[in-house]
Amino acid sequence: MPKPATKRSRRPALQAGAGPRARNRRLEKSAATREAILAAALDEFAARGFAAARLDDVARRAGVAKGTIYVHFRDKVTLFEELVRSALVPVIAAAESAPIADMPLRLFAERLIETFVREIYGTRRKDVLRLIITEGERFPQLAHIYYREVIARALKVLRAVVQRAVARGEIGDDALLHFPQLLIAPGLVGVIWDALFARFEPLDVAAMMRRHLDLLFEALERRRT
Amino acid sequence: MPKPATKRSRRPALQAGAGPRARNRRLEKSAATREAILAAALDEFAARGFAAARLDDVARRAGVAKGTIYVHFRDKVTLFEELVRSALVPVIAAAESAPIADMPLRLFAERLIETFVREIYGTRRKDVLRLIITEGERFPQLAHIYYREVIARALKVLRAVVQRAVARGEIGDDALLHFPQLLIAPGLVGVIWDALFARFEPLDVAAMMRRHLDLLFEALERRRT
Amino acid sequence: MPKPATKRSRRPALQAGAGPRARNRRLEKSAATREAILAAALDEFAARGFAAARLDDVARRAGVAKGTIYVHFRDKVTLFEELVRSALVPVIAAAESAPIADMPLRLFAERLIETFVREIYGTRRKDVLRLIITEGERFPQLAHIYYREVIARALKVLRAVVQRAVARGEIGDDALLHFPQLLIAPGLVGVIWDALFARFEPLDVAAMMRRHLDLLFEALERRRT
Amino acid sequence: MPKPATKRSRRPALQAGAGPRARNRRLEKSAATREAILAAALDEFAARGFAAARLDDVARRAGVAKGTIYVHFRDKVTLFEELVRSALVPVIAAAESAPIADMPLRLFAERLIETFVREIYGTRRKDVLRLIITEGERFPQLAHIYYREVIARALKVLRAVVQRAVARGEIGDDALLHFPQLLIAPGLVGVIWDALFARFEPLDVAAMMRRHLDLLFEALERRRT
DNA sequence: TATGAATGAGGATTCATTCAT
DNA sequence: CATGAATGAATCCTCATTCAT
Repeated sequence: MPKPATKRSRRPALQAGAGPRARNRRLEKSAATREAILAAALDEFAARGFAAARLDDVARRAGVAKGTIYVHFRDKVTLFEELVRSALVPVIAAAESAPIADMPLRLFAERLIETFVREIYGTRRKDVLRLIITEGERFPQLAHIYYREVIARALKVLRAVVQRAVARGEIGDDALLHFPQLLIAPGLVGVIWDALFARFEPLDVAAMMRRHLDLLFEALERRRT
Repeated sequence: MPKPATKRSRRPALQAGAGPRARNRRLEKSAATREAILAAALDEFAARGFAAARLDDVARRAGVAKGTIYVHFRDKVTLFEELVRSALVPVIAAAESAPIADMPLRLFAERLIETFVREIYGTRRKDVLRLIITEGERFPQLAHIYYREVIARALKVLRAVVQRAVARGEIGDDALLHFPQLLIAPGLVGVIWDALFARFEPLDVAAMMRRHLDLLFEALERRRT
Repeated sequence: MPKPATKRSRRPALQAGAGPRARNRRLEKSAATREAILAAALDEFAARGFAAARLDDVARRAGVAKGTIYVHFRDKVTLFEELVRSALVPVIAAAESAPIADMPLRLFAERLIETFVREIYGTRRKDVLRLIITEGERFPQLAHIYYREVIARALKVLRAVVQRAVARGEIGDDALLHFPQLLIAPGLVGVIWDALFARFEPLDVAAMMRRHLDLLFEALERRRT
Repeated sequence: MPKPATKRSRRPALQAGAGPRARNRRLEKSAATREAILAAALDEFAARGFAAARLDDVARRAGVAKGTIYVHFRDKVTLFEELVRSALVPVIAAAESAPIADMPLRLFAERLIETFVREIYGTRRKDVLRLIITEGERFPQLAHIYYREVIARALKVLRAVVQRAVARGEIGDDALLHFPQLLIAPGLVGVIWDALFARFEPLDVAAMMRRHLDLLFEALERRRT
């Protein structure tokens, strides 16, 4: 029996003659383990921050032994980076596949906010976002990836849409061209508020974002001509 | 836990040796040491985050021995809390002494932003603010204090001013009444941006805040009638 | 707090890799490590006292790394308590299985003293006894356990035997009923003497205990009528 | 003004011209401080043991500053030794001045026990005794002093009295000649019992000692002829 | 792949001791 | 003599990482 390149040998006799079906099941289980670890890691990192999170707790939460983490990830930093990266992939993919919005800016912005609320604010991706905010400074490479893959692209698309909207006379101000961040600012503030002050004073983040959008476009549209 | 840093309670009865002059000098030096430690701690905590900061480095940066930190602060957590608290004191005091702004909302808002840029964004208090954002979740008590002493008060004053402005007919919308956070949202985003993405794409935060204010009031004022 | 030393709770579901044979060997080795640590701890604690003993030395003496101690014991206190407890177990078991002595008091007492000399005074359990004497005050829980599991039981049996001896007319005095401690008092004094003064003046503790027993029963038996 | 040998100079002008009366008062106060420190040290050492006692607590309890301890005692060890030594002095003095007991052994023994109960068991010297028991092993020099100054002398006197009693025919056994420790054994056990088990089961130590003495002499006297 | 005991560098904290005032 | 801030060596304890099974 030729040794496969990956050292998946040294296995008890029980599974020695396992066919492709069995190998497949093994791969699936392995992938599931990886996912379990990532999910557990998100919980722990989000709750304690990168430095204070303990891989021991991650393992316990994932239902695996500590050593198993190292079967799937080189080290703690890699686990963290993979975690953020894996949460980014679908976002990027979605953005990629989204039609390069040939719609009025106002509609585009509304969709953007809706998507933010539904896909990020309302999911565990919110925790990932908060992790980027709180840990990004200590992980320059991560911040870079996040900037390049998400921020920069988003800003680029946004600026294009804004520019076209200006050209079309939809709006009469280029503020969003220079500061597209203004569009999402209330969303970020909402994420932070929830983490720190929600228990003292709740905040309807979605409503705030919508209200903000209303005012913003009131001004932008008024400045036409 | 408020505990004073230096446990100077239950002072022994007789104070032989060392006149009041000398005692004074000692107190001054002690206070200076305390300040040096706080300054060094801000640097280290801001650079590495609470968990990853090493008191050893704080001590070295402050030019004192490791043990000296414990003469002034019970432990790492207390040092961190005192740090934030001491940075808050002047802010609170300033707010306290500020005239309960009997000025047009627009002017008030402009002053607010100016003050934010000058007194926080342009100083080391920016680091404290970032620390609150990044570590606040792990220090609920600190978040509470910050909320109670700064956020809640600021929101209260802001809402009062907004209400009056509405009554006076300065503006025609109560968005800021429900979401006063909208006013400084760009400032917070700016602080975060600087920490994470400034090196990839600089952001003129002050300009962004002003632009945001312009648009905001454009809309608010338009809705008057 | 009883807590098992090895935190083997909530064991992950799948036990792939390593058959039961290997797992067994691992458990054995782990138990051996634990025993080595306990033995080393007894040496160090006995030699220096609890507070002054260094876990570093315990580890070195046990031939393990510092951290290994914490794999088996929560902390220094727990290590100490487990140490005493583990030394107590065989004593309690022995007492448990011993026939509720249906023999003359005199014989019973002689056996008791013999056992004390052979099983405690002549072994490392002597060190444990001394540790209880010297540290018991600082470990109230430990003192309680020791009282409940050893002292109280021993006194109870002793009193029962004495009572029966009085009823049978073997002895004519109930001193041992009120002060059964008198029986082993010389043994305790011997343990202390050895630790403090043996090098200035040796003491034949076994002989002293026997002599004491002789005198005691001389008096007790004389008072029969 | 000639500098005195002891560097008591460097004193504020206030007391510069102080006469002998003032100097006397100063000396008294100094002695009082020393006593206060010793008393506080006894409390702390007795409560926590030598190693775990903190000079900070001693100072606080004595109502002086930490540094003051070092004005009166070279270091922690010295403080401890002085403490035990100072508690020993009156005992030795008393023994010294006591008439070399020309009285019947029985009476002598009764006086001895009475004295033990009154002067040691009933006072803070009990704590000193316990400290010797618990810490003696770690302070060989102290154990030596204690042996030489107290134990050896006491045993010597005791043996002399016993020998004479045998010669006079008061008793018919030389057990106490070889094991004079038997006389005091219940007292030591009582001291230990109180520290460890009194709260679970009180023990009338004085009664136990008396009862023990009764039995002992019952046997010793019976063996006459 | 999975396990978990073992490792040991790293870091927080304590506390006896010093010393300038 | 008295003070108490400052010191830093000493120790406990944590936890990412390794590795034999």
